[in-house]
Amino acid sequence: MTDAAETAPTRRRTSIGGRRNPESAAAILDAAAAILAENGLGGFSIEAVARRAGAGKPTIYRWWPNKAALLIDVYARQKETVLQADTGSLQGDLEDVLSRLFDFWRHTPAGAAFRSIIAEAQSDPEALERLRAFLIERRAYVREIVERGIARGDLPADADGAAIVEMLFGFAWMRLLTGDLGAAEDIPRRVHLILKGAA
Amino acid sequence: MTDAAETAPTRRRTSIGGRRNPESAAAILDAAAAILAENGLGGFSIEAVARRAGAGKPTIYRWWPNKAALLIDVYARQKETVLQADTGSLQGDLEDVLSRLFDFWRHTPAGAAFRSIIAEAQSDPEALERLRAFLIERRAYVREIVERGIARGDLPADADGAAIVEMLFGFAWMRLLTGDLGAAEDIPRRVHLILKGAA
Amino acid sequence: MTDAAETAPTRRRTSIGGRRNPESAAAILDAAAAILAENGLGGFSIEAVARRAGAGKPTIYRWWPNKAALLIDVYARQKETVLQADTGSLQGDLEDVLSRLFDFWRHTPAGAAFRSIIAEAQSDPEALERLRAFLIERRAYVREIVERGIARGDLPADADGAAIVEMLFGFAWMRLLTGDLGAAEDIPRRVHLILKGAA
Amino acid sequence: MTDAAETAPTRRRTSIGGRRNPESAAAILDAAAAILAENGLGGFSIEAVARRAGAGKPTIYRWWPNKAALLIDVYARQKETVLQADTGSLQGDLEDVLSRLFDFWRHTPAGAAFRSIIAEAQSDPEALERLRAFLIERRAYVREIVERGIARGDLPADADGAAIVEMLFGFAWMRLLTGDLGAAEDIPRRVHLILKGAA
DNA sequence: GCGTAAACGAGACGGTACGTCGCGTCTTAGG
DNA sequence: CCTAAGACGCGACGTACCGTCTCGTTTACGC
Repeated sequence: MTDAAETAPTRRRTSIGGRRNPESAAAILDAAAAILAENGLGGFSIEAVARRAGAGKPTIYRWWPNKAALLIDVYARQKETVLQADTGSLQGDLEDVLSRLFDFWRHTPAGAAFRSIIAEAQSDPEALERLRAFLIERRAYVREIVERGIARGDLPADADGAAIVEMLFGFAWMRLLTGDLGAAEDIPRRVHLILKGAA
Repeated sequence: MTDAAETAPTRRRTSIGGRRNPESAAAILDAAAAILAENGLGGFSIEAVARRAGAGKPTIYRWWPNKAALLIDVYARQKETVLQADTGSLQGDLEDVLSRLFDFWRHTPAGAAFRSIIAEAQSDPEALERLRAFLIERRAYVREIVERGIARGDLPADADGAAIVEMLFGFAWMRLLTGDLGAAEDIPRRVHLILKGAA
Repeated sequence: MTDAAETAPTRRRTSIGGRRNPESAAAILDAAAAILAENGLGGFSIEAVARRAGAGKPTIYRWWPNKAALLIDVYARQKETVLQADTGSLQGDLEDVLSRLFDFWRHTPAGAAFRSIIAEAQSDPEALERLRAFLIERRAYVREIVERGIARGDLPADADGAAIVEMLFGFAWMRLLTGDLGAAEDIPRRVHLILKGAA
Repeated sequence: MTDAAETAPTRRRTSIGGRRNPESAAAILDAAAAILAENGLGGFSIEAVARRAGAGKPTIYRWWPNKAALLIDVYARQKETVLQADTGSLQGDLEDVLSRLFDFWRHTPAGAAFRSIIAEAQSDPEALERLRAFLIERRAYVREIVERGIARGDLPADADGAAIVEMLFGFAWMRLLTGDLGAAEDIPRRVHLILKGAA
C-alpha cells in the first residue's frame, strides 16, 4: 500500500513546462488532507506530505511558504460546504451555521486542519496573522446573518452583533480544541442563551 | 527571578540523595517560563530548557514525561494569582475572574504557557487529556461562583451554569489564542450578555 | 528470573560494618562475568553490572576505578585453570599451554573478558598499562616453560625465548580477537613451526 | 590536510544535487582521521566527527552505517603506501612488508584507526565480520609474496604459507595493540624465525 | 556499650553521545 | 521554468551510561 500511488497510480508526474502543474498541487493537497485525517497534526510534516504525494519538497515550498499556508489551503479547499443558511429565524439560521460547522469539522479533514492552523499560530506570528485575517472574514459572514436577523426584527436594532458572533465562535473553538464536537445537541441552547442575552 | 541562577550560579547543583532535588525542579521551571516568555513556543524545546537551567535532559525527562507535562507545570506554578473574587454580585464576580485571568495571561509567562499547552494538545492525545482534566477543574471553580450567584438570587434556580461557564471560557480562549487579550474593556459587556441570556 | 537473586536469594545484602563486603564483591564479579558471557562487551556497562548484581554503582566504583579494572578482575578470578603443564617435551608443554588457553577462552567468560580488556586498552592508556603489566607476567610464565625446554636440551642454549613466546601469544591473540578460537587443531603445527625456527 | 577546511572554510558546503557530495565525504574522513590521530579512540565519536567536519550527523549516518564502517574507510583511505615490495629474497620482502606496515601504523592515523577497528570488532559482531573480510584480503596479499618466495626456491614447495602469514600478522597485531610499534628492529629476527621454521 | 566511621542499596544529578526525524535550502537531470 | 529526487547543514528528539553525589540504614570497632 504505497500511499503515493493512490491519486496518481499509473504514471509519474512531471513538469508540464514553465508553469505550475495543477496535478501536483492537487496531489499535495490531497496527501496533506489524508495525512491530517489519518494521523492528525502529529504525523503531519512537509516531508510526509511530499512522500505521500510523490512530490519533491521544493515543489511544496515553491507554492506554500510554510506549513501554516499549506494547512490553510487544505482547509479552504473544502469549505464550500458550510455556506448558505436561511431558515426564517435568526435562532434557526445560527443553529444551522453552527451545526454545519460542527459537522464539517467532524466529518472532513477540515477539523484536523483547523485545529492544526490554530496550533501553528501559537508559535508562528505570521500564521497568527493569517488566522486572524481568516477569522475576520468568517466572522463577517456570520455577522451578516445576525444583521439580517436584526433587520427582520429578531433582535433590537442596537444589539451587539460583534459580541454575538464572537461568543458563538468562542464556543465552537472551545469544542473543537478540546475534542468535544460530538455533543452538538446543545447548540440550540447555546444559541438561545446568546440571543436572549442580546434581546 | 531566574536572574539569581543565571548571574550567580555560585555552586553546581547536584544530587541530594536518592530523591528529587527541588532546586533542579525550580531551575527547570524557571528556565521554561523564561524561554516561553522570551521566545514563545517556537523557541521552546527540552534541549533549550535544559541548557538554560543548567540541567541534564534526562533530569527533565525523569520528572516530566513530555513537553506538555512541563508546560502544564509551568502554568500551574503561577496560578495562585487568579483565585479569589467576591464582589457581592455575580456580574462583578465574573468580571473580576475574567479580568484577573486576562491580566494573568498577559503579564506572566502563563499566557504563553497556556497557548502552548493548547497547541500541544492538538497533536498529542495525552496532552489533550491532561488539558481536558485541567479544564474541568478550572471550570468547576468558576461554576461555584455561578452557583453562589444563583443562591444569592442573581440568577433563577434553573439557570444553566455549565453553559454560562463554557461560553465565558470560550470567549477567553478565543481572545488568548488570537492574541487579543489587550481589549479587556469589553469583558463587562460579554459577561452581561451571558447573564442576561441566562436570566 | 531476577538475576540479582541468583547468588543471594533470600536476603538483601547490606553493609557488614566499615569494611568491604565480600558478598558484594562476589556478586559484582559474578554479574560482570555473566553479562560478558551472555551479551558480550556490547551489553557490558557499570550500570548493567550494578543492576544485575543488586549493587549500588558507588560500591563498584569504590573498589574498581574503571571498567578495565573490573574486567581484569573478572578475568583474573578464573585463571587458575590454565596453570600447570609438564609433558616431557617442550613441544608438548607449549601445545598444552595453548590448548588450555584456547579452551579457557572459549569455555569461560574469560575469553569475552580478555577481548574486552584488549579493546578497552585501545582507548584508555591506563588500561593499556595494566594490560602490558599483565602480559609481562603471563609471558614470564610461558618463558619459564621455554627455559625449562632449553635446559632440557629441546632447544639450543642461545634460542630466543622472548621471540618464541611473543610469536605464540601473537598467534593466540589473533585467534581470540578474530573469533577464531574454534580451529585449535593447528596449534601443534604452529608450535612446531616456531620451535623448528628456533632450533 | 584538514587545515584548509578548518582555517579557511571559505564557503559553506551544501548539497550538489541528488547525489553524494564528495567534498563532504572527504571532510568527514579528514576529520575522523584527525580526531583519531589527536585524541585516539577515546575522543572519537560521530558527534565529534560531525562537529569537526562541519557536517550534519545524518550525513555521516547516510553513508556509514556505524562507527566501524567509518573507521574502516579512514583506514582504507591511506593504505596505498603499504603495497609494493620485491627485494629479491623472501626474507627481505617480508621484512619490507612488516617495516612498511609498522611505519604506516606509527606515522599516519591508520594505526589509531586500526586499533579502533579491532577494538570495535570486540563488541560489534558486524564490525568483526568486516574486519575478518578485510583481514582475508590483506593476508592474501602477503600470501602471494610468500608463494613467490616458494616459487623462487626460498622455501620448500610444501611450506605452510597460511601459517607463516598468520604468525607474522599475529606478531604485528600484538605490537600494535600493546603500543609496541617502536621496537621495529627485531622484525628481521622474527621473520627469520618463521622462515627458518618453515624451511 | 555506645558513638562513630565506613560500607551498603538506592537513585538523582549534570553531562555526552547515541541514532532518528524533520526542517528549509540547494543542485541536479529531464520534460 | 517547472518537476521529482534527494543530499546537505542544522538542531531537537528521547534514551543509555557515564562518574559523582547524597541519602538513610546496617553493621563492627575503639574509646
